Amino acid sequence: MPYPKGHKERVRNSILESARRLFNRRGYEAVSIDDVMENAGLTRGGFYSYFKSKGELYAEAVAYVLVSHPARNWPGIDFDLTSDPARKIVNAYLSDRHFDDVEASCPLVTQASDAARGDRQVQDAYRRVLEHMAAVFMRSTREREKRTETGLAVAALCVGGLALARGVGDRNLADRIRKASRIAALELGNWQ
Amino acid sequence: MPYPKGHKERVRNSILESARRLFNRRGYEAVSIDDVMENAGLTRGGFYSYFKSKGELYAEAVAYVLVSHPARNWPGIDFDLTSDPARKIVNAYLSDRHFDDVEASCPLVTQASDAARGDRQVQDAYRRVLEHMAAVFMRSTREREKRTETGLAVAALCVGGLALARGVGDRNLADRIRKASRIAALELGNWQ
DNA sequence: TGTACATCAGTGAACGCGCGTTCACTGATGTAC
DNA sequence: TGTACATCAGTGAACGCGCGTTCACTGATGTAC
Repeated sequence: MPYPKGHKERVRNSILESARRLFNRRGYEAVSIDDVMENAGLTRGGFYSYFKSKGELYAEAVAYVLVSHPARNWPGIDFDLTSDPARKIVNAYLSDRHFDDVEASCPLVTQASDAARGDRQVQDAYRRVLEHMAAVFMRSTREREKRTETGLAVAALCVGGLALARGVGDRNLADRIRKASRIAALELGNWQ
Repeated sequence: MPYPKGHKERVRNSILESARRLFNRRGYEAVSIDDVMENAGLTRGGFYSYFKSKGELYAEAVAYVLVSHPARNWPGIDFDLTSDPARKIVNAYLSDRHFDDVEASCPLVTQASDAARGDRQVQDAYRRVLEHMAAVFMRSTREREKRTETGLAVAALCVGGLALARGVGDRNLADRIRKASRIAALELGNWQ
């Protein structure tokens, strides 16, 4: 065992973190394995002793947000979530900070189109991230029989609002989209 | 003038239609100019007498949904929109038909990630499509001072709902997302 | 009405380049003595 | 404590391939006579 225990896992995680950021910024097709490895401080040849293919790396990178920074999955949320979590997450999700920090963004926004075109592996990862997010909203919904509905709709509103804001290329309109989405999301969940 | 008048414009439109469908299905990077031209019944060499670059084609293809099928921009809406347009559009947008027909899909969903990463040209096109959609919702909102807010939030909910549904790769969950988004959108606009 | 011709839409080979993936090799490391 | 060695993480050249773009050419067309 010529290398310290845990070495392989640490390097693997640094590749995933590098991939997560690059895929967020440029999307699946525009990121090369060279880019990912160089960004992680390695060279391309080593890649295939960590992952079977680029597709497998992509799926793991999408889900990596769930295991990498549990306390700050989204920029702006590194504070206490024990009280009022839904309201705080809606606000943070549609905040300036999350809007601007694309590399650290929630993959539900940045990878929406690529996930829709992806294989089972990516879509499973994508679904797990959504379920994680929607579950918070569901738990914060008072009316029992509307929990699933509200959780999914609020998630759709947050993801759609940020996606549209990032796409229109007009800061003023982007801010109005985010503000409108935030207000509507809090209204839907009764979290004003 | 060795070719019939209007010939160039007809061919140009057929290239745009071909591009629109391919970009919807595979995204910007995964579609080649060869693919677009072959799909339009031409060969690659001719491309540059119609468009300056792949980027320009992409921007025009995103906006092309506004000029190509004015009466049926989205699958499911080839019916009368003079009464109750907002409710009909929300229902059609989140319908099975729109969910399944990715090639004819609204580009706000399929191109969300690529538009966010695109240049000014694409983002302008993306913004124009959004404004077109949001305007319908705004006009259908009774309370004057909430028009902009409601229009943008409902658009975000429709786009986000369909994007998430397409990404999770689980038909059952996808249907629940669309249903929850539809109900919430109609509630937000008071169009039940 | 019929033909010769100028036009230009469309062709397809070619360019330099970067991709995903493979593989024989190197050299830093922990372990055995 | 010090050294020889087996291991295996990481290297970088090489593979076949398809990309966006350019360009000299072809041949179908409307027009002039």
